[in-house]
Amino acid sequence: MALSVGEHMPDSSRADILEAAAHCFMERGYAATSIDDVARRLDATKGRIYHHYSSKSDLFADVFRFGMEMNYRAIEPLRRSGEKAVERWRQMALIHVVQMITTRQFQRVVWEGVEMHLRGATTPEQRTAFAELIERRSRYSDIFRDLLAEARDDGDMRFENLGIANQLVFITLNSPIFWYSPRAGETARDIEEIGRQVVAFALHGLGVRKGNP
Amino acid sequence: MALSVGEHMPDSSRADILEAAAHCFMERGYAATSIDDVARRLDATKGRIYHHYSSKSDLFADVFRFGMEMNYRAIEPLRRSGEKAVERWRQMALIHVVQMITTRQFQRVVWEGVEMHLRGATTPEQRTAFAELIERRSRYSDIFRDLLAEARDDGDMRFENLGIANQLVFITLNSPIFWYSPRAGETARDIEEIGRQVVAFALHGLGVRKGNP
DNA sequence: GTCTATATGGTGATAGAC
DNA sequence: GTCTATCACCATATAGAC
Repeated sequence: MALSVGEHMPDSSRADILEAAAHCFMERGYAATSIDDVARRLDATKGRIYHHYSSKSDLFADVFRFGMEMNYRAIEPLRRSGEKAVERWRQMALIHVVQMITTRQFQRVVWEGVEMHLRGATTPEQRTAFAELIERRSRYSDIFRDLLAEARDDGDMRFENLGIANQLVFITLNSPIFWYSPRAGETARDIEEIGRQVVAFALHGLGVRKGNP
Repeated sequence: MALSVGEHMPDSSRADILEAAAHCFMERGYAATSIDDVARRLDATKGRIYHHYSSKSDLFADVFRFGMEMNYRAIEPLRRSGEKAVERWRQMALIHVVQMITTRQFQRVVWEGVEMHLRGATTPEQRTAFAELIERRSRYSDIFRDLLAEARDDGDMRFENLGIANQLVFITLNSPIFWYSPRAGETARDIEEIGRQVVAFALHGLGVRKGNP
């Protein structure tokens, strides 16, 4: 998928690098991906990459950031839709799942970035550099968690521990980055249909009867 | 957790290496873990490891295998319990979740091994060496999937696509390897309580009303 | 069975031409 | 802005002492 260049987007010369890096990181993971791998995918040499990024870690962080910002932008219009919490959650969850599928390369990197942080598999410098990203990611997750709490207060959801419930549904919503694989001729409608099933499962898990209005 | 040595277990000298390797692979991932890291954790040098394993990849595969065999052994007693499919699934799922928590190091490696395979992040030699493990892992997942199908036929579960449903619940059941972190003084009862909540979420997702008999 | 070298190759990062 | 060297380092794997 090509990145369109617009507001809040990286300049076009960086966009190609981001796209190639995301793809490589998705395929091999951070540690196993070399800068030469990314350069090869660009039909270039690493001189090009090091002109724009000071280190492999810096490049990874920028892919991480870009992937996460796409998610924020995607759900933003829905945040104040005036509907009840359970319904806002449903709409945002669907958008989120579709994002996971359509921007898979980037979302894998977001996942790996969070994982590296949680496991402490980061150098002290990375820990500092990632701190802001992790914080922002955490606030993204909070948006969903707060809606769960509100929906439970409304009597529209039933679950025991809020933290565990949010972990479970968040993993569920993210899971297509692991098991989804694109098929030839697949349409946006097909992807939305997958998203609907994922969200339906999560909603039922949260004790919501009618998951598919 | 120390490995007890018994039937079908690796000899004790390998058991220490397996344990150390699992821990390192869990913390840093396969690519970022060096043989020296594992040796350091053993208060030894890599000579000791290379005496027992011919390569890093070979060591990883053995951790993978051991982790998976623990899972098979754990659910084995429940497979022919005579109960209805939905109930057998519930019991096996609970054991599985508890396994994910109590043998986290190994289960992370199983996960990463599967992931590496799916993403094609393997050398041709690894692909051959992993093939048998991946196949066995796949059959393990099939045990759960077949029970889902049976339970749906019994009218005890409701979901749309069997493949998607199984992916979603399997990810749910595995998810503690990512978000669980041990607390001081935590008992087996506490862990089972977490497992119960995870299984309850999954059962609700599968359209089962009364998830906690 | 485990240790201490050491050979060998790859990777992150830099310098300087163009 | 991108390329072609090139350096310094680290990691896998081996050889041979003990």
